[in-house]
Amino acid sequence: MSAAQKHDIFQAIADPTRRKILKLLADKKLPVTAISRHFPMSRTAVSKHLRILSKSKLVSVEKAGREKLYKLQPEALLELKEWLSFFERFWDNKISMLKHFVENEEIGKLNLIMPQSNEEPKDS
Amino acid sequence: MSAAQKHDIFQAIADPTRRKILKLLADKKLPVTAISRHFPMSRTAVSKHLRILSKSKLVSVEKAGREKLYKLQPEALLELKEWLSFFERFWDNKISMLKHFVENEEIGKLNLIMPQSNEEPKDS
DNA sequence: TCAATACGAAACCTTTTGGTTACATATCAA
DNA sequence: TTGATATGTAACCAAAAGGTTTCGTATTGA
Repeated sequence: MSAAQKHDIFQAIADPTRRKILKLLADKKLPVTAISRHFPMSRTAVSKHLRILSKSKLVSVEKAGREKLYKLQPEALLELKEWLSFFERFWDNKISMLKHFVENEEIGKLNLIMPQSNEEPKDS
Repeated sequence: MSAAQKHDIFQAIADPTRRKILKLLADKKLPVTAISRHFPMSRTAVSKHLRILSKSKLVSVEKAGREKLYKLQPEALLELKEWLSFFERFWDNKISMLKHFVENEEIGKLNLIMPQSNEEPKDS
């Protein structure tokens, strides 16, 4: 990974352990030790995964005495949602395709055939 | 990566080169050589990326003479969309949260307060 | 006060990843 | 037929990823 793309959300969710951690944190805030009980690896390893999730803003930390509570920050997943939305027009339907072009001001790329149009469409 | 999770879509889209390839293929089918012109790496390297995308069903191949046309298979992204939908209820609104619980038959987990209810809600 | 608990950092190791070059094969086109 | 084009495979390599153990430091609470 290059320096520019460190803390990349796509890279962060690539690991199955990290995805499972995110699901665990969906229910409630948890300290590292509690999280690591769900995995066949050391607490230190889980701690490293949490650091990666923190860097990509997928979780936040909150100190509570000697514990550190990790909390899901689902807003970070919006980047993923937006990336996905680019491709949605390819599997959804014409409405969502139109939505895509409107939202991205790419109407010009559409070969629109309006009822009142006098233009000859190139292609049907 | 373990054998069980080879060809994982999350791993496939983790690499920025592969994500860019997917965007390129959104417009049209392309042969390897044409794709590799967009990247500062060898054709062979791009070919390897395409093999990974193929394994996770994100692209398909179609032989055309001596060329091999790579084509986007956006349906494979549905797995990602579904994974994301699990978290949507955390950032959207109450409607989408309700939608989530209904779709997953988890109504019982909700602390519903209906107008006609005689039950004392635990928490407001 | 002081042992137990919670945690992160450092050093280290092995496997995977992402790239390279060299080579073999298939198809095209003159 | 034969040189040019399109591609994949193999062998190789450096760096990154994901794990371990060891150690230091805060905080708790008896």
